[in-house]
Amino acid sequence: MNIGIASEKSGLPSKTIRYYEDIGLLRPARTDNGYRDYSVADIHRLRFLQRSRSLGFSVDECRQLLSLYQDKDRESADVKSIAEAKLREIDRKIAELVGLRGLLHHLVEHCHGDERPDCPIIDELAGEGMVQ
Amino acid sequence: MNIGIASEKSGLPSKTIRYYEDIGLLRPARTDNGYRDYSVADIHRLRFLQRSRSLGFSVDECRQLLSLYQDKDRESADVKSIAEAKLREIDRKIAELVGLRGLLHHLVEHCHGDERPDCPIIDELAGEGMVQ
DNA sequence: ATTGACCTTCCAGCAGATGGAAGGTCTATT
DNA sequence: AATAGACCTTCCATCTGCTGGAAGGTCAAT
Repeated sequence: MNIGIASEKSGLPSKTIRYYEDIGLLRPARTDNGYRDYSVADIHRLRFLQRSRSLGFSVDECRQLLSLYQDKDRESADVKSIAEAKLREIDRKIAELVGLRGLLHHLVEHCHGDERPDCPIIDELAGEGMVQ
Repeated sequence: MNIGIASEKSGLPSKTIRYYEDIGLLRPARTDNGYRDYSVADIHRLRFLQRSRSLGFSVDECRQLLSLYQDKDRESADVKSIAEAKLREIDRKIAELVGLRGLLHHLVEHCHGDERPDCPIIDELAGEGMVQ
């Protein structure tokens, strides 16, 4: 599968896919003419990368997540503990997004105009815990 | 409130806070000695920025979100439509995180070792829709 | 065999920070 | 009053994560 198709299927620009290869995230096969040749498994990895990058994980975190995804020896304790840390991080991100959603929704639906600076619901949501 | 305290309360490094000022996201007061002086409202903005950046929104998107948060004229149709677009984007991000969470959870809890390449649940989750 | 849409590598530049140097300020202790 | 240490300031260099463009090879169709 050529890089253009891989790009379409993964949602990542070709440039970015090549870059990910440069930094060692992915190692596609090559055809005789030198073109990169992506397998279906490669596409899964690319989609996986696309998703985790767009959700605010750094490239290095994505490398970890990807290795969890690919690791044959997922039994080992340290791999599990990395995975569990990532799960907690994902849970935190989900909670933050839900909070942000609530804030924005509230802004659109219920608050308008000058009441904003004093609106207790917004204060709470913006704070997400206590600011002093 | 000095920048060090603002950094603690917002979860953003001082360097980043100054950078956000450079690019015009924030305009704190200054005390007589030239030190930046952050109000409680500034801290809310910084936390807001910290959250939205960490969730994969670009600085420009954060600028939009922040202006929604601050906009006194939230009644206007175009502001509402921006906000609604952002809401849809947040919903999409939540769905992706939930999917990613399910994938990772499944990997840790149920899959181990060689079955991975053929596990249909993982295939489905990694695909999130169809890969041809 | 030429056109156009692909692909390749390489190198430059932008976005979003991040680190360090050089120096001023504040508070406390000597 | 002076010295120390922890703050703060600006400025400039560097890093990450792409992104664009040039220069050139490949492929399928006309």
